[in-house]
Amino acid sequence: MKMSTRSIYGLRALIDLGLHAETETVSLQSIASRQNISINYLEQIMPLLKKAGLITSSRGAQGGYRLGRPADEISVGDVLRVLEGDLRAVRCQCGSCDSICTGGSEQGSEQGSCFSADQCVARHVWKQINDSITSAVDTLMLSSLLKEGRADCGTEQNDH
Amino acid sequence: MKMSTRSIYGLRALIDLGLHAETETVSLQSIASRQNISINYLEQIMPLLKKAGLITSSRGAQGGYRLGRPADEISVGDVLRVLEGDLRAVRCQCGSCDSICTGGSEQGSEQGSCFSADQCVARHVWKQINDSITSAVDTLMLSSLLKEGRADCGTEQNDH
DNA sequence: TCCAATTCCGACCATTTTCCTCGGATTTCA
DNA sequence: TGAAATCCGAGGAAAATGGTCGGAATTGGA
Repeated sequence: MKMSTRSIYGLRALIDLGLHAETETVSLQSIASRQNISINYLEQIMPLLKKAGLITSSRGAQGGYRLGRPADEISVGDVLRVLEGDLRAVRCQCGSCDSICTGGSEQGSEQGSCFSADQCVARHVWKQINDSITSAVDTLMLSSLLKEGRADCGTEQNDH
Repeated sequence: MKMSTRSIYGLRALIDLGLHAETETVSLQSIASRQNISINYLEQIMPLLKKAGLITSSRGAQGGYRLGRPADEISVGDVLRVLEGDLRAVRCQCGSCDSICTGGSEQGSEQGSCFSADQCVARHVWKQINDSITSAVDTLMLSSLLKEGRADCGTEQNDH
């Protein structure tokens, strides 16, 4: 029940891009040093964000990354779903089998173990937890984080 | 960002206790078979719940477990905090160091890496996620799960 | 008094996931 | 052409996960 550092780094990188890549592309190098993240590791994270369309890249000298679309069209949920995978803390709503259930009215059709009274009770719990996480991350936009960032910490700007 | 099976099993065991241990104690054996959980593994989970006071036990023949206090005084959060540890998905609110921050106004006093503008922005995200999880699990009581369980699935009662 | 049922305890272990590192290939601008 | 970048895949150490196992301690009942 812990967020992976991959997600943490990824979101920080995206915030970094939003703050620094308005006019020109930003290199992995500079993100990594500003954010104090291993370049090698970040090099592994960025392609995921790219494949999801959250960032774009240009190769070669003077290359780097930029946001793939406006910051107010990127939710924290978008980012975390790419890096963290499925955001549901408990995958199967019935809490017993590993299959991906829709949480609808049917009770696990393939696993006999899904039929116990106690197990179908637990579903309500997992659904509430999943829903609360989802709504939290989906309503929070990158743009509002950037705004907060500029307001709160505008004083200290290391490099350009 | 996944709930461990330990937590899932533990909550199911507690629900089982609530439903079946009203008059007498319930053995590990019977919980495990009803819930379709490995006895050996459950044997490792129950002591944690006991140490936290959520259940009581009696050893020897005819021994077993019961709830440690009324079901309406046990929240899902109580259970998960015992089995899952700290429920905050991201431990340090500044998202960069591993120390346990309070999320207050001070910025990581020991780690220089906590001072970057971008990092203090990310704190808002983690706090929102953490808070939404916390409020979800802390307002949900075991008693209401039991009530739902008896209403929804009252028809199928395997053994006494 | 002894047996069976039960919790308690600690050691062990296989698999998976996490968090990286490394070397090189490829692209591009100056 | 060469330096600065991204891209790509392999590998690997450490931790977490999800168990198993054997036996000790306790207790009620025959």
